[in-house]
Amino acid sequence: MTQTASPLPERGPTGRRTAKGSLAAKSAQRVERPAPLRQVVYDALAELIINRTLEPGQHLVEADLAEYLGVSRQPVREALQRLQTEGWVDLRPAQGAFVHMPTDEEADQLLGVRAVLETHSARLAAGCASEADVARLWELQNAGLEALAADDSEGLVSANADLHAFLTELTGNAVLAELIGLVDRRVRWYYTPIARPRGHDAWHEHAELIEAVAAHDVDKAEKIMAHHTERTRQAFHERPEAARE
Amino acid sequence: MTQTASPLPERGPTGRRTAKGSLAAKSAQRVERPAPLRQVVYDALAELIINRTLEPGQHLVEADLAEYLGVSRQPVREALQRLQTEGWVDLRPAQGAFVHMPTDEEADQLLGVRAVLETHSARLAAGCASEADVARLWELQNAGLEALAADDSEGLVSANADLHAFLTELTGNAVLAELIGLVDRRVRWYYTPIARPRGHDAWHEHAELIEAVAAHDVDKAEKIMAHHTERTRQAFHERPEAARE
DNA sequence: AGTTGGGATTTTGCATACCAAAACCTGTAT
DNA sequence: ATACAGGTTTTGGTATGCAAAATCCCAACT
Repeated sequence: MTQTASPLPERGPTGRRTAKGSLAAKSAQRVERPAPLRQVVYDALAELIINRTLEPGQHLVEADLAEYLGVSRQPVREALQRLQTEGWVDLRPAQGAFVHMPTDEEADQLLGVRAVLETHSARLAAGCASEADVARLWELQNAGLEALAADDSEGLVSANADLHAFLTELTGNAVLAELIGLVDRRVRWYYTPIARPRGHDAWHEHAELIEAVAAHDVDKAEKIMAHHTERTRQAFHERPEAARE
Repeated sequence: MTQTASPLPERGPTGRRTAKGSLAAKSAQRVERPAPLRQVVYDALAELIINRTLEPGQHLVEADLAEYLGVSRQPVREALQRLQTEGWVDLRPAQGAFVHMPTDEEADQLLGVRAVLETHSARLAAGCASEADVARLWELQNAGLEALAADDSEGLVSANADLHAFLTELTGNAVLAELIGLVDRRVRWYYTPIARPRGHDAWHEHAELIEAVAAHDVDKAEKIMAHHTERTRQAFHERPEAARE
């Protein structure tokens, strides 16, 4: 494992490596790119898993997925790799991919981590939110209330996700935002089936939170979010008899 | 994107899917498995990146890596995919993989997230550490002190990692442990070049932390870890003129 | 009945070959 | 210098082949 001296093949004089070429670091990709196929496959599979078309525990056969999606095995494999690192499927060596089976214990652990990250996120956001940001938060809050009034379960979940996501962006901490995004998506997968019971309370807590953010009261924002996520966790444990399926 | 009815190809009568087959859920893999090649490649590349054989910004050509490692392009591609999701390389569409270039801002964000996660980890660990666990912590602590006395920089870093890793295992929260593992590894990558200055202080703080854990004083453990990680963060900002390279 | 054992069949994991499109490099003409 | 044109490299994806491993099925045996 300990590699010896021999460096990478230095290739001919027309080599293209320019390790220290100073590139315009800030300008990212502006032009529209036609989305790599593996990304499309990843999105498709994630969607199929989240909406339970692919059931937990199901064996995902590469060839079948490839045929179903009309692509070759390679992009499917790459998508499965990524789905594994993000916890959606389990890749058992020499056996292939299986849709991850959420356990109660794991759900609780995810909710615990989520609580910590979101709580910190709320504190940071409260510390640096502009007036425009607060206005946007109220917009998202209203969208959620409308979904609540219309009993639009799916809209409620996505409105909730949007609000939390925007809050994490406010922190200006991209690493934190990415991590929360990962954890939240999985929490939603576990939690969606029982999201209905909690609703009024949750959105009332959101309102309090936004007020604290608007007032730049970091301690209060942190405390409210801690309560908010902790109650969500309790709601998960006190859920009705929907333990199975 | 909204898929229609047509399910996965149901395949012939010899199909193998048994979604609800009751399997002995608890027994995991016991036998030794010969490590998938993509995993070996992943480890090799991660090591090459961490020890700076592959410099930040360097263009990683699949064919070169494949030749260098003596494998085909396929496992290399899969390894690169995973390296991307974990932040070691950037995969620019149609251009390939480049070793990620750490920025000061990103390092700070990582240290911030790490502080939050480790702090929570310390609290949980203090709440549920057995006497045997505490004894093991002291072992690891002593290993670190020896490395410190011997001025063994590499040993110091790995001893530090071992101690923190064991603490996260104690929490019993696998999700938290995994996340901390990810973040810590990257922090170490950024931080290693300047790890020396801080040393005595850090290991003194470790001792205090272990005492708090042994006494099951969760608040104290949390507080100490918060200080510990925050000081590490400051040490990063107040680092000497090693800002470049 | 219940278990054991031996193929037959699938599926993965990896290698190889091939190709279009995109990006890059370079040299030349402006 | 700038812009253009052409050649080269590299990616991203397809197709194919194949050994090893895992699974399944069915028949023989306690």
